[in-house]
Amino acid sequence: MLPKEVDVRGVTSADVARESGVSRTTVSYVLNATQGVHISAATRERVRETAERLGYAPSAAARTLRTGRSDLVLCVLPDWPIGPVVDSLLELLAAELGGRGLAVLVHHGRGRRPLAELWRSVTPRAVVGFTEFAPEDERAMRQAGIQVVGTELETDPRDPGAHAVSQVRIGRLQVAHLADRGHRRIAYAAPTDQRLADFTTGRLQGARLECGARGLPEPVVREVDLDPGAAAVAVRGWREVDTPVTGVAAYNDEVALAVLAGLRAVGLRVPQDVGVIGVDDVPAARLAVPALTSVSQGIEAQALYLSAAVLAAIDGAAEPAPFPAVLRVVEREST
Amino acid sequence: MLPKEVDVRGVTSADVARESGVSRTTVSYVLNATQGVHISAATRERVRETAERLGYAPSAAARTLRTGRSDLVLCVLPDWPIGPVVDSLLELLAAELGGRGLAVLVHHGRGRRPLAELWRSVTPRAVVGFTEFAPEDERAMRQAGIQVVGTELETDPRDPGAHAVSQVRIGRLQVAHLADRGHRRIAYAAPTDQRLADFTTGRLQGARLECGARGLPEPVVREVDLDPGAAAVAVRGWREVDTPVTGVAAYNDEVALAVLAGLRAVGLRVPQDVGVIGVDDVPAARLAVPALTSVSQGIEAQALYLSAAVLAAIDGAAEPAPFPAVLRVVEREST
DNA sequence: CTGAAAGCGCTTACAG
DNA sequence: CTGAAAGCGCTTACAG
Repeated sequence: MLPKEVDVRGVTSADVARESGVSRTTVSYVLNATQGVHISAATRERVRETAERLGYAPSAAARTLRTGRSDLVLCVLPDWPIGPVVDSLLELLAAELGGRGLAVLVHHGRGRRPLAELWRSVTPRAVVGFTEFAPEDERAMRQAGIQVVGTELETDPRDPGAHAVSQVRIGRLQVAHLADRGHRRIAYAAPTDQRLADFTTGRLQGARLECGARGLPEPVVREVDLDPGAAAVAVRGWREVDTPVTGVAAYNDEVALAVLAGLRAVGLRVPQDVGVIGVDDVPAARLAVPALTSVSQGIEAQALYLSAAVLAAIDGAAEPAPFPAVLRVVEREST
Repeated sequence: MLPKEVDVRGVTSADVARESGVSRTTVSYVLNATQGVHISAATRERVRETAERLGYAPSAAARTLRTGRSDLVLCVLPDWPIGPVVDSLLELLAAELGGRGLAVLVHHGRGRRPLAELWRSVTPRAVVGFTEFAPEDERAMRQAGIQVVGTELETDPRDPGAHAVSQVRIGRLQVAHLADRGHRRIAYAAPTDQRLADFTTGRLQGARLECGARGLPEPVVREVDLDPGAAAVAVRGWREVDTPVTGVAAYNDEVALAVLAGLRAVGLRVPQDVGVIGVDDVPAARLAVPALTSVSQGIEAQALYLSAAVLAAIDGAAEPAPFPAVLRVVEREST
């Protein structure tokens, strides 16, 4: 009946029970600190000691099969390139939830396989979606008792700025900063990487909103490849018009670096001729020529908020209140 | 006997069996395409169709419990900051293994919890270690039937250059490039981030080896913070000596960017006064002032090699032969 | 306060 | 060619 292959399974709760002279029931009660059951301190101690000595670790598979729930939190990422911001977010999230006994599993590259297959085969306790799920996927997961949590990284066009971190607010903040420095004709430097479309949409919308709120003309949008030559073309497009652009809001610091390279190639001075602001405040921003002004995303607060949301969902508690704004303009020499 | 909580479990193989008028055995045989068992084409078709129609997805927990094996591949990362290189590696690995029905689970931030607890509770099919495991951990995993695969990212001081990608070779390549351009006094710019110590050790050793092989003095090592001021201090240290440094091998492109900023602050020209070479060939390298020469890691080949190694380990096949060298110097203006 | 027993969903040796 | 049955390791309602 047993599989033929040699697979040495580990120590089981039966081993612990036998060794400490109690039943598996008692072992389970003690090790899970089950409420409403009183076990004598001596037994409790003996079981704990035995489990420790034997190096007992419960089988997640058996526990999951039995309870219908695991201690896995599945983070579903689209095929975004993971920059330092998302990386930090995941690392902090894993640390926070790890402290509560939850293991974070990151699934990278959504869309390749059907989502249903993924969560059905992992049986996670909660699923964290970094972009919106299809309504039928979300319904199916909830029906299966899986908590579904959004990262609030997605765009909400109807309610910009409502989330702790909204892409829309990032775009607004960039334009506000440029406008405060007197720029009236503003450009938006979008990334060419289509995988970033979700972010771009929100940030660009924010830039548009802020321009509108301040009575400025619509931002002039151009995709800027991460290459000095390509960036120079974009820069010329922005400048060789009746009212030349003087302020550029870039999708992120990488794109902003490309814009700086393009401006240099064209012979324009920063910030005298054109001001540039990025997003993310990566280390390279501080090292750029000139040092790049950027929007810092305060990712620690986001990670905290997200883990609180996951824990609340699991405990059946109400969603935590969004944290106060964490976005911040780090001003350097480029604006 | 059932858990009280409402948890709607999904469709089981019993449902499929009942619905298609066969036993669970047959369902299992058909859906797993079990070898050595012949099922009539009609039955086979009927079972498949029913499973599809019902949206059946097998319970990973039950299968794992039964077979003692899962379809999970656990990647254990130390608490490295994930740069674009490791990110690409993981993404490509997940894509490759996903095609074989294996799900890649990334555990970020090793060392926080005991490793044994992690793999015992996940029951992975294979564990990919991005740094060497403690011998007792590795032995325990192997004994439990888990395949253990190394990423070859680690340093092997006894056999530098043996791996498809060795950190040692990266360092050698950097120094070789600088020496080929006439630099005799070479510096190594190490990162301040201690989480990168594993890589730094190997790369620095490679730099030392190559200096030795070419009869050059030992490289002068300094940690360089990602800040223009801090970098300027390092640069002065390299220059204000009897035989000033003229070539700098930087740990990676970020550090190289800092070195460039430091050189600029001190008023030295690149590459006329000092040549600089980085590692990773990130987009920012091409955008730097001057454009940065860098070592490209050819990460696709590494990912391919790694996934082949994982599959070979699982299939009990021999480890694949290491791929030919994938490191490549991308020469730009900084050398 | 503690134990015997059921059952989560699957795979597979064995019997027909 | 197909099915009945055992058992992976756990949790928990129930009986003592």
